[in-house]
Amino acid sequence: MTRALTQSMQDYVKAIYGLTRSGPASTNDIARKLSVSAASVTSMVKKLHELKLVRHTSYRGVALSHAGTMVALEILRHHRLLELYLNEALGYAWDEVHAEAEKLEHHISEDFEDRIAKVLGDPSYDPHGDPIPTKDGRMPPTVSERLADANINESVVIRRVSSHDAAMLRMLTSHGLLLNTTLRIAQRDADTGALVVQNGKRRITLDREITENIFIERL
Amino acid sequence: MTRALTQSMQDYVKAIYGLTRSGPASTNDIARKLSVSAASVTSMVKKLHELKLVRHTSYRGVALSHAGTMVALEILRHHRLLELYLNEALGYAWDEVHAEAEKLEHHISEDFEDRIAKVLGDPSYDPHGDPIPTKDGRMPPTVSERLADANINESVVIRRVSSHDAAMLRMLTSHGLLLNTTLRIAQRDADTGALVVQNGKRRITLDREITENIFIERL
DNA sequence: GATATTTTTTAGAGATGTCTAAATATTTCG
DNA sequence: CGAAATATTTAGACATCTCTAAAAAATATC
Repeated sequence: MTRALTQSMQDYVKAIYGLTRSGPASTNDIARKLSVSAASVTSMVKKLHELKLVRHTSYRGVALSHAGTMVALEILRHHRLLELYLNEALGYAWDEVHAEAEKLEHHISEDFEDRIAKVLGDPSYDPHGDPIPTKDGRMPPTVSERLADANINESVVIRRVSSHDAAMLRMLTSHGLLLNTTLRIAQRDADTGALVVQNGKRRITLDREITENIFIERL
Repeated sequence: MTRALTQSMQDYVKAIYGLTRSGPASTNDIARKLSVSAASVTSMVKKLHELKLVRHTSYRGVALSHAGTMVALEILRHHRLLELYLNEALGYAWDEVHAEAEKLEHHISEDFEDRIAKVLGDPSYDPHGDPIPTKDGRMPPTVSERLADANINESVVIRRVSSHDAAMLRMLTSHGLLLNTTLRIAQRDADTGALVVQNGKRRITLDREITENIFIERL
Protein backbone atom coordinates (compact mmCIF):
# COMPACT_ATOMS: atom_id res chain seq x y z
CA MET A 1 0.00 0.00 0.00
CA THR A 2 1.88 3.08 -1.18
CA ARG A 3 -0.93 5.51 -0.41
CA ALA A 4 -4.68 5.64 -0.12
CA LEU A 5 -6.41 5.68 -3.47
CA THR A 6 -9.80 7.30 -3.78
CA GLN A 7 -12.71 5.01 -4.52
CA SER A 8 -12.91 6.55 -7.96
CA MET A 9 -9.28 5.70 -8.67
CA GLN A 10 -9.89 2.15 -7.54
CA ASP A 11 -12.87 1.89 -9.85
CA TYR A 12 -10.78 3.03 -12.80
CA VAL A 13 -7.95 0.64 -11.99
CA LYS A 14 -10.40 -2.22 -11.72
CA ALA A 15 -12.09 -1.28 -15.00
CA ILE A 16 -8.76 -1.03 -16.80
CA TYR A 17 -7.75 -4.41 -15.43
CA GLY A 18 -10.91 -5.96 -16.82
CA LEU A 19 -10.43 -4.33 -20.22
CA THR A 20 -6.78 -5.16 -20.78
CA ARG A 21 -6.95 -8.96 -20.83
CA SER A 22 -5.94 -8.64 -24.47
CA GLY A 23 -4.11 -5.43 -25.26
CA PRO A 24 -4.45 -1.86 -24.01
CA ALA A 25 -7.82 -0.24 -23.22
CA SER A 26 -9.09 2.76 -25.15
CA THR A 27 -10.41 5.88 -23.47
CA ASN A 28 -13.85 5.15 -24.89
CA ASP A 29 -13.88 1.57 -23.60
CA ILE A 30 -13.14 2.76 -20.09
CA ALA A 31 -15.73 5.53 -20.35
CA ARG A 32 -18.37 3.05 -21.44
CA LYS A 33 -17.53 0.56 -18.72
CA LEU A 34 -17.69 3.17 -15.98
CA SER A 35 -20.55 5.22 -17.45
CA VAL A 36 -18.58 8.44 -17.46
CA SER A 37 -17.57 10.78 -20.27
CA ALA A 38 -14.41 10.22 -22.29
CA ALA A 39 -13.12 13.55 -21.00
CA SER A 40 -13.35 12.32 -17.43
CA VAL A 41 -11.34 9.26 -18.36
CA THR A 42 -8.59 11.32 -19.91
CA SER A 43 -8.22 13.38 -16.79
CA MET A 44 -8.32 10.46 -14.38
CA VAL A 45 -5.87 8.48 -16.47
CA LYS A 46 -3.49 11.40 -16.24
CA LYS A 47 -3.66 11.20 -12.44
CA LEU A 48 -3.16 7.44 -12.41
CA HIS A 49 -0.18 7.90 -14.69
CA GLU A 50 1.35 10.34 -12.23
CA LEU A 51 0.82 7.76 -9.51
CA LYS A 52 2.62 5.25 -11.74
CA LEU A 53 -0.37 2.93 -11.75
CA VAL A 54 -0.88 3.02 -15.52
CA ARG A 55 1.13 3.52 -18.67
CA HIS A 56 -0.46 5.88 -21.13
CA THR A 57 0.54 7.57 -24.34
CA SER A 58 -1.86 10.09 -25.78
CA TYR A 59 -4.31 8.59 -28.25
CA ARG A 60 -2.68 5.18 -27.75
CA GLY A 61 -4.59 3.50 -24.96
CA VAL A 62 -3.93 2.60 -21.36
CA ALA A 63 -2.34 -0.37 -19.62
CA LEU A 64 -1.73 -1.07 -15.95
CA SER A 65 1.78 -0.95 -14.55
CA HIS A 66 2.92 -3.69 -12.21
CA ALA A 67 1.87 -1.57 -9.23
CA GLY A 68 -1.49 -0.92 -10.87
CA THR A 69 -2.00 -4.61 -11.50
CA MET A 70 -1.32 -5.34 -7.83
CA VAL A 71 -3.94 -2.77 -6.83
CA ALA A 72 -6.44 -4.31 -9.25
CA LEU A 73 -5.78 -7.81 -7.92
CA GLU A 74 -6.28 -6.67 -4.37
CA ILE A 75 -9.64 -5.12 -5.23
CA LEU A 76 -10.60 -8.23 -7.18
CA ARG A 77 -9.65 -10.38 -4.20
CA HIS A 78 -11.90 -8.30 -1.98
CA HIS A 79 -14.71 -8.51 -4.47
CA ARG A 80 -14.59 -12.24 -5.02
CA LEU A 81 -14.03 -13.14 -1.40
CA LEU A 82 -17.05 -11.02 -0.56
CA GLU A 83 -19.12 -12.70 -3.25
CA LEU A 84 -18.30 -16.11 -1.87
CA TYR A 85 -18.87 -15.00 1.69
CA LEU A 86 -22.26 -13.50 0.88
CA ASN A 87 -23.15 -16.72 -0.89
CA GLU A 88 -21.95 -19.17 1.72
CA ALA A 89 -22.44 -17.34 4.98
CA LEU A 90 -25.48 -15.22 4.25
CA GLY A 91 -27.32 -17.25 1.67
CA TYR A 92 -27.16 -14.83 -1.25
CA ALA A 93 -27.82 -16.41 -4.66
CA TRP A 94 -25.10 -16.19 -7.31
CA ASP A 95 -27.06 -13.53 -9.18
CA GLU A 96 -27.28 -11.34 -6.04
CA VAL A 97 -23.69 -11.35 -4.84
CA HIS A 98 -22.14 -9.03 -7.40
CA ALA A 99 -24.08 -5.87 -6.60
CA GLU A 100 -23.52 -6.13 -2.86
CA ALA A 101 -19.83 -7.01 -3.19
CA GLU A 102 -19.38 -4.06 -5.53
CA LYS A 103 -20.48 -1.71 -2.79
CA LEU A 104 -18.46 -3.32 -0.01
CA GLU A 105 -15.19 -4.11 -1.75
CA HIS A 106 -13.73 -0.64 -1.26
CA HIS A 107 -14.59 -0.45 2.41
CA ILE A 108 -13.36 -3.60 4.08
CA SER A 109 -10.08 -3.69 5.98
CA GLU A 110 -7.22 -6.10 5.49
CA ASP A 111 -8.27 -7.67 8.74
CA PHE A 112 -11.80 -8.24 7.49
CA GLU A 113 -10.41 -9.71 4.28
CA ASP A 114 -8.23 -12.11 6.25
CA ARG A 115 -11.05 -13.15 8.53
CA ILE A 116 -13.55 -13.99 5.84
CA ALA A 117 -10.84 -15.79 3.86
CA LYS A 118 -10.14 -17.90 6.92
CA VAL A 119 -13.82 -18.63 7.60
CA LEU A 120 -14.13 -19.72 3.98
CA GLY A 121 -11.06 -21.94 4.21
CA ASP A 122 -8.83 -19.79 2.02
CA PRO A 123 -10.86 -20.39 -1.14
CA SER A 124 -9.64 -20.13 -4.72
CA TYR A 125 -12.91 -19.60 -6.58
CA ASP A 126 -15.97 -17.39 -6.18
CA PRO A 127 -19.62 -18.43 -6.75
CA HIS A 128 -19.24 -17.89 -10.49
CA GLY A 129 -16.13 -20.03 -10.72
CA ASP A 130 -13.94 -16.97 -11.16
CA PRO A 131 -10.52 -17.27 -9.54
CA ILE A 132 -9.78 -15.34 -6.34
CA PRO A 133 -6.31 -13.77 -6.49
CA THR A 134 -4.07 -14.78 -3.60
CA LYS A 135 -2.88 -12.19 -1.11
CA ASP A 136 0.45 -12.01 -2.91
CA GLY A 137 -1.17 -11.44 -6.28
CA ARG A 138 -1.15 -14.87 -7.91
CA MET A 139 -4.16 -16.03 -9.87
CA PRO A 140 -5.44 -19.60 -9.40
CA PRO A 141 -5.71 -21.54 -12.69
CA THR A 142 -8.97 -21.38 -14.59
CA VAL A 143 -10.51 -23.12 -17.52
CA SER A 144 -10.44 -20.95 -20.62
CA GLU A 145 -12.50 -22.94 -23.10
CA ARG A 146 -15.79 -21.37 -24.00
CA LEU A 147 -19.02 -23.25 -24.30
CA ALA A 148 -19.41 -21.31 -27.56
CA ASP A 149 -16.49 -23.28 -28.99
CA ALA A 150 -17.61 -26.76 -27.90
CA ASN A 151 -18.33 -29.37 -30.55
CA ILE A 152 -21.60 -31.04 -31.41
CA ASN A 153 -22.25 -34.12 -29.30
CA GLU A 154 -19.46 -33.27 -26.91
CA SER A 155 -20.11 -33.56 -23.16
CA VAL A 156 -18.82 -30.72 -21.05
CA VAL A 157 -18.99 -29.47 -17.45
CA ILE A 158 -19.79 -25.84 -16.60
CA ARG A 159 -16.85 -24.56 -14.55
CA ARG A 160 -17.22 -20.79 -14.76
CA VAL A 161 -19.94 -18.29 -15.67
CA SER A 162 -18.15 -15.02 -16.03
CA SER A 163 -21.07 -12.64 -16.03
CA HIS A 164 -22.52 -10.10 -13.65
CA ASP A 165 -25.80 -9.98 -15.50
CA ALA A 166 -28.28 -11.03 -12.81
CA ALA A 167 -31.04 -11.77 -15.33
CA MET A 168 -28.77 -14.10 -17.29
CA LEU A 169 -27.69 -15.89 -14.13
CA ARG A 170 -31.27 -16.35 -13.02
CA MET A 171 -32.18 -17.70 -16.44
CA LEU A 172 -29.38 -20.26 -16.17
CA THR A 173 -30.52 -21.18 -12.67
CA SER A 174 -34.08 -21.72 -13.88
CA HIS A 175 -32.80 -24.22 -16.44
CA GLY A 176 -30.65 -26.04 -13.92
CA LEU A 177 -27.46 -24.77 -15.49
CA LEU A 178 -25.33 -24.29 -12.39
CA LEU A 179 -21.63 -24.62 -11.75
CA ASN A 180 -20.41 -28.19 -12.24
CA THR A 181 -23.45 -29.18 -14.27
CA THR A 182 -22.66 -31.65 -17.07
CA LEU A 183 -24.31 -31.15 -20.40
CA ARG A 184 -24.13 -32.33 -23.97
CA ILE A 185 -24.07 -30.11 -27.03
CA ALA A 186 -27.05 -31.12 -29.19
CA GLN A 187 -26.88 -28.69 -32.10
CA ARG A 188 -25.58 -25.34 -33.27
CA ASP A 189 -27.35 -22.71 -35.35
CA ALA A 190 -24.95 -21.95 -38.19
CA ASP A 191 -26.23 -18.36 -38.60
CA THR A 192 -26.45 -17.06 -35.05
CA GLY A 193 -24.06 -19.44 -33.32
CA ALA A 194 -26.73 -20.27 -30.74
CA LEU A 195 -26.35 -23.70 -29.11
CA VAL A 196 -28.95 -26.21 -28.08
CA VAL A 197 -27.68 -28.10 -25.04
CA GLN A 198 -29.01 -31.13 -23.29
CA ASN A 199 -29.08 -31.01 -19.50
CA GLY A 200 -30.46 -34.34 -18.33
CA LYS A 201 -33.90 -34.41 -19.87
CA ARG A 202 -34.04 -30.71 -20.60
CA ARG A 203 -33.10 -29.11 -23.92
CA ILE A 204 -32.14 -25.48 -23.69
CA THR A 205 -31.24 -23.00 -26.41
CA LEU A 206 -28.46 -20.60 -25.45
CA ASP A 207 -27.54 -17.68 -27.69
CA ARG A 208 -23.99 -16.73 -28.46
CA GLU A 209 -23.80 -13.88 -25.95
CA ILE A 210 -24.40 -16.43 -23.22
CA THR A 211 -22.25 -19.29 -24.46
CA GLU A 212 -19.26 -16.95 -24.74
CA ASN A 213 -19.47 -16.24 -21.04
CA ILE A 214 -19.73 -19.86 -19.97
CA PHE A 215 -16.39 -21.64 -19.54
CA ILE A 216 -16.21 -25.38 -19.59
CA GLU A 217 -14.14 -28.44 -19.03
CA ARG A 218 -14.33 -31.09 -21.75
CA LEU A 219 -15.08 -34.62 -20.67
CA MET B 1 -36.09 6.54 2.35
CA THR B 2 -36.87 9.91 0.86
CA ARG B 3 -33.62 10.26 -1.05
CA ALA B 4 -30.02 9.17 -0.94
CA LEU B 5 -27.96 11.09 1.56
CA THR B 6 -24.25 11.49 1.02
CA GLN B 7 -21.97 9.71 3.45
CA SER B 8 -21.00 13.07 4.86
CA MET B 9 -24.61 13.97 5.55
CA GLN B 10 -25.11 10.63 7.27
CA ASP B 11 -22.06 11.27 9.44
CA TYR B 12 -23.44 14.63 10.51
CA VAL B 13 -26.88 13.22 11.28
CA LYS B 14 -25.32 10.47 13.35
CA ALA B 15 -23.09 12.91 15.22
CA ILE B 16 -26.02 15.22 15.96
CA TYR B 17 -28.04 12.27 17.22
CA GLY B 18 -25.26 11.34 19.62
CA LEU B 19 -24.92 14.92 20.87
CA THR B 20 -28.58 15.71 21.43
CA ARG B 21 -29.41 13.16 24.12
CA SER B 22 -29.90 16.17 26.39
CA GLY B 23 -30.71 19.36 24.53
CA PRO B 24 -29.58 20.80 21.19
CA ALA B 25 -26.03 20.42 19.88
CA SER B 26 -23.80 23.43 19.32
CA THR B 27 -21.88 24.02 16.12
CA ASN B 28 -18.64 23.59 18.02
CA ASP B 29 -19.68 20.28 19.58
CA ILE B 30 -20.46 18.86 16.16
CA ALA B 31 -17.23 20.23 14.72
CA ARG B 32 -15.23 18.61 17.51
CA LYS B 33 -16.99 15.28 17.20
CA LEU B 34 -16.45 15.10 13.45
CA SER B 35 -13.00 16.73 13.40
CA VAL B 36 -14.03 19.41 10.96
CA SER B 37 -14.07 23.20 11.23
CA ALA B 38 -17.03 25.05 12.70
CA ALA B 39 -17.51 26.74 9.34
CA SER B 40 -18.00 23.37 7.68
CA VAL B 41 -20.65 22.49 10.23
CA THR B 42 -22.57 25.70 9.59
CA SER B 43 -22.67 25.01 5.89
CA MET B 44 -23.65 21.35 6.22
CA VAL B 45 -26.30 22.13 8.81
CA LYS B 46 -27.83 24.56 6.35
CA LYS B 47 -28.12 21.74 3.81
CA LEU B 48 -29.61 19.34 6.34
CA HIS B 49 -32.09 22.02 7.32
CA GLU B 50 -33.18 22.36 3.70
CA LEU B 51 -33.65 18.60 3.61
CA LYS B 52 -35.81 18.93 6.73
CA LEU B 53 -33.56 16.60 8.69
CA VAL B 54 -32.64 19.13 11.38
CA ARG B 55 -34.09 22.19 13.06
CA HIS B 56 -31.66 25.06 13.35
CA THR B 57 -31.82 28.68 14.38
CA SER B 58 -28.67 30.72 13.92
CA TYR B 59 -26.43 30.78 16.98
CA ARG B 60 -28.96 28.58 18.81
CA GLY B 61 -27.92 25.01 18.20
CA VAL B 62 -29.17 22.10 16.16
CA ALA B 63 -31.69 19.31 16.80
CA LEU B 64 -32.85 16.47 14.61
CA SER B 65 -36.34 16.51 13.13
CA HIS B 66 -38.42 13.35 13.24
CA ALA B 67 -37.17 12.44 9.76
CA GLY B 68 -33.60 13.12 10.86
CA THR B 69 -34.02 10.93 13.91
CA MET B 70 -35.27 8.09 11.73
CA VAL B 71 -32.20 8.43 9.54
CA ALA B 72 -29.94 8.40 12.59
CA LEU B 73 -31.64 5.32 13.99
CA GLU B 74 -31.25 3.48 10.72
CA ILE B 75 -27.52 4.24 10.63
CA LEU B 76 -27.22 3.24 14.27
CA ARG B 77 -29.03 -0.01 13.53
CA HIS B 78 -26.56 -0.74 10.74
CA HIS B 79 -23.64 0.10 12.97
CA ARG B 80 -24.69 -1.99 15.93
CA LEU B 81 -25.85 -4.96 13.90
CA LEU B 82 -22.49 -4.91 12.16
CA GLU B 83 -20.65 -4.73 15.46
CA LEU B 84 -22.51 -7.76 16.75
CA TYR B 85 -22.05 -9.62 13.49
CA LEU B 86 -18.31 -8.94 13.42
CA ASN B 87 -18.11 -10.12 16.99
CA GLU B 88 -20.20 -13.26 16.70
CA ALA B 89 -19.59 -14.42 13.16
CA LEU B 90 -16.03 -13.28 12.55
CA GLY B 91 -14.51 -13.36 15.99
CA TYR B 92 -13.72 -9.67 16.39
CA ALA B 93 -13.14 -8.54 19.99
CA TRP B 94 -15.40 -5.85 21.44
CA ASP B 95 -12.62 -3.29 21.13
CA GLU B 96 -12.17 -4.04 17.42
CA VAL B 97 -15.75 -3.92 16.17
CA HIS B 98 -16.34 -0.19 16.22
CA ALA B 99 -13.74 0.88 13.68
CA GLU B 100 -14.74 -1.73 11.14
CA ALA B 101 -18.48 -1.13 11.58
CA GLU B 102 -17.86 2.59 11.17
CA LYS B 103 -16.49 1.99 7.70
CA LEU B 104 -19.16 -0.48 6.61
CA GLU B 105 -22.32 1.05 8.05
CA HIS B 106 -22.86 3.43 5.12
CA HIS B 107 -22.38 0.80 2.47
CA ILE B 108 -24.58 -2.15 3.32
CA SER B 109 -27.95 -2.66 1.65
CA GLU B 110 -31.28 -3.19 3.38
CA ASP B 111 -31.04 -6.77 2.24
CA PHE B 112 -27.66 -7.21 3.93
CA GLU B 113 -29.02 -5.62 7.09
CA ASP B 114 -31.98 -8.02 7.09
CA ARG B 115 -29.80 -11.04 6.48
CA ILE B 116 -27.32 -10.40 9.26
CA ALA B 117 -30.18 -9.53 11.62
CA LYS B 118 -31.74 -12.88 10.81
CA VAL B 119 -28.49 -14.81 11.23
CA LEU B 120 -28.08 -13.13 14.62
CA GLY B 121 -31.64 -13.99 15.65
CA ASP B 122 -32.97 -10.43 15.48
CA PRO B 123 -30.85 -9.18 18.37
CA SER B 124 -31.56 -6.20 20.62
CA TYR B 125 -28.08 -5.42 21.95
CA ASP B 126 -24.60 -5.02 20.46
CA PRO B 127 -21.32 -6.30 21.99
CA HIS B 128 -21.12 -3.24 24.25
CA GLY B 129 -24.66 -3.72 25.56
CA ASP B 130 -25.89 -0.76 23.51
CA PRO B 131 -29.43 -1.18 22.19
CA ILE B 132 -29.98 -1.91 18.50
CA PRO B 133 -32.87 0.17 17.13
CA THR B 134 -35.59 -1.92 15.51
CA LYS B 135 -36.32 -1.58 11.82
CA ASP B 136 -39.27 0.67 12.61
CA GLY B 137 -37.21 2.94 14.82
CA ARG B 138 -37.97 1.77 18.34
CA MET B 139 -35.17 1.54 20.88
CA PRO B 140 -34.93 -1.51 23.15
CA PRO B 141 -34.84 -0.62 26.86
CA THR B 142 -31.47 -0.07 28.48
CA VAL B 143 -30.14 0.38 31.94
CA SER B 144 -29.30 3.99 32.65
CA GLU B 145 -27.58 3.83 36.04
CA ARG B 146 -23.91 4.65 35.93
CA LEU B 147 -21.28 2.74 37.79
CA ALA B 148 -20.07 6.18 38.84
CA ASP B 149 -23.23 6.61 40.90
CA ALA B 150 -23.17 3.23 42.65
CA ASN B 151 -22.90 3.10 46.44
CA ILE B 152 -20.12 1.70 48.55
CA ASN B 153 -20.52 -2.02 49.24
CA GLU B 154 -23.22 -2.34 46.63
CA SER B 155 -23.08 -5.30 44.22
CA VAL B 156 -23.79 -4.50 40.59
CA VAL B 157 -23.69 -6.18 37.18
CA ILE B 158 -22.06 -4.54 34.16
CA ARG B 159 -24.75 -4.29 31.48
CA ARG B 160 -23.38 -1.71 29.09
CA VAL B 161 -20.03 -0.13 28.30
CA SER B 162 -20.84 2.80 26.09
CA SER B 163 -17.41 3.64 24.78
CA HIS B 164 -15.60 3.32 21.48
CA ASP B 165 -12.23 3.80 23.04
CA ALA B 166 -10.41 0.58 22.14
CA ALA B 167 -7.69 1.09 24.75
CA MET B 168 -10.26 1.49 27.52
CA LEU B 169 -12.12 -1.61 26.37
CA ARG B 170 -8.91 -3.65 26.30
CA MET B 171 -8.04 -2.44 29.76
CA LEU B 172 -11.43 -3.60 31.04
CA THR B 173 -10.96 -6.94 29.30
CA SER B 174 -7.58 -7.39 30.92
CA HIS B 175 -9.18 -6.99 34.35
CA GLY B 176 -11.98 -9.39 33.57
CA LEU B 177 -14.54 -6.59 33.45
CA LEU B 178 -16.77 -7.86 30.69
CA LEU B 179 -20.48 -7.53 30.03
CA ASN B 180 -22.55 -9.31 32.73
CA THR B 181 -19.68 -9.37 35.19
CA THR B 182 -20.79 -8.89 38.81
CA LEU B 183 -18.70 -6.67 41.04
CA ARG B 184 -18.82 -4.97 44.39
CA ILE B 185 -17.96 -1.33 45.05
CA ALA B 186 -15.15 -1.32 47.60
CA GLN B 187 -14.37 2.37 47.98
CA ARG B 188 -14.61 5.78 46.36
CA ASP B 189 -12.02 8.54 46.22
CA ALA B 190 -13.82 11.63 47.45
CA ASP B 191 -11.62 13.99 45.41
CA THR B 192 -11.40 12.35 42.00
CA GLY B 193 -14.50 10.19 42.13
CA ALA B 194 -12.44 7.15 41.19
CA LEU B 195 -13.86 3.82 42.35
CA VAL B 196 -12.15 0.72 43.65
CA VAL B 197 -14.18 -2.30 42.63
CA GLN B 198 -13.88 -5.91 43.62
CA ASN B 199 -14.19 -8.46 40.82
CA GLY B 200 -13.88 -11.87 42.43
CA LYS B 201 -10.43 -11.78 43.98
CA ARG B 202 -9.24 -8.79 41.98
CA ARG B 203 -9.39 -5.19 43.11
CA ILE B 204 -9.37 -2.64 40.35
CA THR B 205 -9.29 1.14 40.46
CA LEU B 206 -11.42 2.82 37.80
CA ASP B 207 -11.30 6.58 37.29
CA ARG B 208 -14.39 8.67 36.80
CA GLU B 209 -14.08 8.93 33.02
CA ILE B 210 -14.45 5.17 32.90
CA THR B 211 -17.14 4.65 35.52
CA GLU B 212 -19.34 7.21 33.79
CA ASN B 213 -19.35 5.08 30.67
CA ILE B 214 -20.18 1.84 32.43
CA PHE B 215 -23.87 1.23 33.00
CA ILE B 216 -25.04 -1.22 35.59
CA GLU B 217 -27.90 -3.12 37.11
CA ARG B 218 -28.11 -3.08 40.88
CA LEU B 219 -28.45 -6.40 42.65
C1' DG C 1 -4.05 11.20 -50.89
C1' DA C 2 -7.69 14.31 -49.55
C1' DT C 3 -11.79 14.43 -47.04
C1' DA C 4 -14.98 12.69 -43.72
C1' DT C 5 -15.66 10.28 -39.50
C1' DT C 6 -14.34 8.82 -35.12
C1' DT C 7 -11.60 9.16 -31.04
C1' DT C 8 -9.17 11.64 -27.75
C1' DT C 9 -7.78 15.64 -25.49
C1' DT C 10 -8.15 20.41 -23.82
C1' DA C 11 -10.70 24.18 -21.82
C1' DG C 12 -13.76 25.72 -18.76
C1' DA C 13 -17.53 25.12 -15.61
C1' DG C 14 -20.45 22.91 -11.76
C1' DA C 15 -21.33 20.12 -7.37
C1' DT C 16 -19.67 18.60 -3.05
C1' DG C 17 -17.33 19.14 1.04
C1' DT C 18 -13.57 20.96 3.08
C1' DC C 19 -10.58 24.92 4.77
C1' DT C 20 -8.86 29.81 6.69
C1' DA C 21 -9.69 34.51 7.68
C1' DA C 22 -12.73 38.01 8.72
C1' DA C 23 -17.14 39.65 10.37
C1' DT C 24 -20.90 39.30 13.51
C1' DA C 25 -23.51 37.63 17.37
C1' DT C 26 -23.65 35.91 22.08
C1' DT C 27 -21.98 35.22 26.62
C1' DT C 28 -19.06 36.20 30.49
C1' DC C 29 -17.19 39.02 33.86
C1' DG C 30 -14.97 42.91 36.08
C1' DC D 1 -23.19 48.02 31.80
C1' DG D 2 -19.56 47.66 28.74
C1' DA D 3 -15.34 45.38 27.44
C1' DA D 4 -13.29 41.02 26.60
C1' DA D 5 -13.73 36.40 25.40
C1' DT D 6 -16.08 32.91 22.95
C1' DA D 7 -19.11 31.01 19.45
C1' DT D 8 -21.07 31.22 15.01
C1' DT D 9 -21.56 32.65 10.47
C1' DT D 10 -20.12 34.60 6.01
C1' DA D 11 -16.90 35.09 2.28
C1' DG D 12 -13.89 33.22 -0.60
C1' DA D 13 -10.66 29.60 -1.86
C1' DC D 14 -9.19 24.79 -2.92
C1' DA D 15 -9.34 19.69 -4.04
C1' DT D 16 -11.83 16.02 -6.28
C1' DC D 17 -14.51 14.32 -9.81
C1' DT D 18 -17.69 15.11 -12.94
C1' DC D 19 -19.72 17.33 -17.22
C1' DT D 20 -20.32 19.75 -22.17
C1' DA D 21 -18.36 21.97 -26.06
C1' DA D 22 -14.63 22.74 -28.97
C1' DA D 23 -10.08 21.58 -30.75
C1' DA D 24 -6.77 18.26 -32.22
C1' DA D 25 -5.22 13.79 -33.60
C1' DA D 26 -5.94 9.34 -35.66
C1' DT D 27 -8.46 6.35 -38.66
C1' DA D 28 -11.58 5.24 -42.44
C1' DT D 29 -13.41 6.05 -46.95
C1' DC D 30 -13.87 7.43 -51.49
